[in-house]
Amino acid sequence: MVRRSGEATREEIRVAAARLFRERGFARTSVRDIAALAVTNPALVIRHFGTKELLFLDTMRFTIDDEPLLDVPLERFGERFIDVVLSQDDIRGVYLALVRGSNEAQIKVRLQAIHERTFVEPVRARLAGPDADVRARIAAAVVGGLLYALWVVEDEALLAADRDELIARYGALLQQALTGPTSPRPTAAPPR
Amino acid sequence: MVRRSGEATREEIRVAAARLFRERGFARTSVRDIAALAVTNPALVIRHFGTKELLFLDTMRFTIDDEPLLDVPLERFGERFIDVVLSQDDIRGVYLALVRGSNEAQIKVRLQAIHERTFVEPVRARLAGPDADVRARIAAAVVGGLLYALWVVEDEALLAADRDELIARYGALLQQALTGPTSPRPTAAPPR
DNA sequence: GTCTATACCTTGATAGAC
DNA sequence: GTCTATCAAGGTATAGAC
Repeated sequence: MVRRSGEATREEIRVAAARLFRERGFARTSVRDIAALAVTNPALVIRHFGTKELLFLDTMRFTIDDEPLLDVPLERFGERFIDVVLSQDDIRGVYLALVRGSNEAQIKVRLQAIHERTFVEPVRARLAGPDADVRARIAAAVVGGLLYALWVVEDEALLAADRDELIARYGALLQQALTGPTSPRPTAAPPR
Repeated sequence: MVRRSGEATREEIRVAAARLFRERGFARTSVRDIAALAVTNPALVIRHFGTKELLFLDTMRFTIDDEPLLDVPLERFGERFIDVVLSQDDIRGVYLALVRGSNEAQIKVRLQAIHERTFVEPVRARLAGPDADVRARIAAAVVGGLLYALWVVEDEALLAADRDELIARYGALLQQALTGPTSPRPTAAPPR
């Protein structure tokens, strides 16, 4: 077998791990599988990354391209945000692996960090007022709900739904969380 | 050690398994742990239930008490539904274990079934019109988002938030999904 | 400094004695 | 119906070859 530099081997392990973790998740991916795909052996995987969990954390990252969020007016932020989240293909595998792996303490911490940075912060940055933080967190929960329904549960009817209609409907809901009233009856006169 | 009847042993294994799976999840609970807690041995656990996964499926069930949903007027259904879901303590452990275990094919099927029966169906039963199904599924996603944020991610600010305020805010949002308009600007005149 | 061979321990599952 | 012994797979560690 060809001798590679340490860095090259490390990288091949990383690539193999990233692929398998995304496709099969943490639990169903063995260190031996990763080693085989990287054409090396399990011991080396551990030697380079310490533990399977650390390797997982090293490879399961993503950042959304939030540029499309900056130029949109606040009234259309909801729809745009849903559009952005659903458009970035690489999110799905990582998100799924993180959610399903969140039994492990460190993976849960990573999920929290990504939730905060990807879903809470971009929203809160656009809001003001005393309830900006709560609104942003509720909005993040709503966004998480869509990913949960589509990717974790795999609600077949939602997956089959027209993409634009889904974005419009769910975007409107998210918009409500951002800029809508708090009371349940927005069009009625406030009580008393 | 005292000899028990087969049925009694089965039941003790079930109780031990239910507790450990709820507390630690599927991956972090070993058949040996379950056997130890049930004061028996691993072989018997497998003999009685086939595999660890089948034992998991046997014990991880829940049904919500949907009686409080039946007498509430549709305009208040959103808030009431959130209230009910957050009030039933036994949901949390099972829901979490199912989500995190959904890497396993059969566990995912169970999660889908529970999602459908617990979150989609009660909502759809109260709606009419051509978009009743989509609305119900989107509403279920919204509800799932709250459980996800609270229990999977454990958003600390949301967990610390005033329970009634959270129910009011999130309930209003859910209500929007049920009976609100589809367009993003509910208070404005419809375009053209 | 890189890598291979090997072995250790835990875990899910099975076989066979009682 | 119950238990002991055992296996195979998987995560991890280490010794030593190159």
